[in-house]
Amino acid sequence: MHGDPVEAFDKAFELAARLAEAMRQALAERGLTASRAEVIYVLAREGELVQRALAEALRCTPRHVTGLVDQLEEAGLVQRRPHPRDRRATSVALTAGGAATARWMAESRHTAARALLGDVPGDDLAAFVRVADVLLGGVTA
Amino acid sequence: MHGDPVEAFDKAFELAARLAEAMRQALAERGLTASRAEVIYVLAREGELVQRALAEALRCTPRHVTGLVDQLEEAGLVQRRPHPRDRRATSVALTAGGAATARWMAESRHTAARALLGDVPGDDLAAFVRVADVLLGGVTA
DNA sequence: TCAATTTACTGAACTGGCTTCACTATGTAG
DNA sequence: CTACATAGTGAAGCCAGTTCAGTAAATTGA
Repeated sequence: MHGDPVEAFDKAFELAARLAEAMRQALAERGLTASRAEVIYVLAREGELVQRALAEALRCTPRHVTGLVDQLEEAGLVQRRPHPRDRRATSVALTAGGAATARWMAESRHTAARALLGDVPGDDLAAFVRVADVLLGGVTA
Repeated sequence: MHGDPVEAFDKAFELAARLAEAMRQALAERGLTASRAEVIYVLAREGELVQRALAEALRCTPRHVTGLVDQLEEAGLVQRRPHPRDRRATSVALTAGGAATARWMAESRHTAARALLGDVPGDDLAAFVRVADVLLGGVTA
């Protein structure tokens, strides 16, 4: 039960790399990338959005959103519609397929979480979350 | 003390994204990228290596290693030398500057770990590591 | 009402990480 | 000596993402 800060810190980085890779693979099987998936995630959470708002939510350039929406529209997951009031703006919404993909993502998350962590004692999970929060708080600063 | 698997899982992903970004920034200040830093890390750990071995350690193509070593050599952090026995091979070693960079990386890791996690109870750290290990084990499969 | 300014999107061009493919030079086995 | 495998690299290209310039529409303000 030693609990060395450096060991925990290193473990967090190793975890980061592996989780990113695992997610990348899982998404790739559905033809998604992390960025494209994030667009779907945001649209599912926030509802229909104008591209500019999407750029802010994704913390990327408006130009890049154009490209992402191009790709997702091509894949039939989102749909561009003229904004009712502002004719400059383009509103982006999930299609039925996009909504289904969003549900798949949410479900995979739950399934994976239970499969991987279902047998872990609740106290350990709570401690994990506490430490993760400390790291998250410190890293932002 | 609830300890919800899904919450912990989500937290792990959030942590992954934030840690990657934080590391990217820290490395960028020294003109490094994650890949270039990994070359230095591997060379510091394993000692002088042939490019082919480097490619295996980094899990990337030999061609990419050529590029990475080009950049690091340009920056004066590593040095190419002909392999003593195999005239096809090129051996890569850290320069003094590269070794100093490796020490800086190790030290930063320790410093950050203690700054961020120094006040966290040892039991929580141990639990964190346990959960991280469960995730690492499950993700590989 | 009209000119000046701002805002939303997109084309063109570019950077950076990374890959594949083709090629050269060298080593190794029969 | 031939046949084959291996180490590195040039050329070309893919993908994520950016900047810059341009167009069209909205907003401001005299």
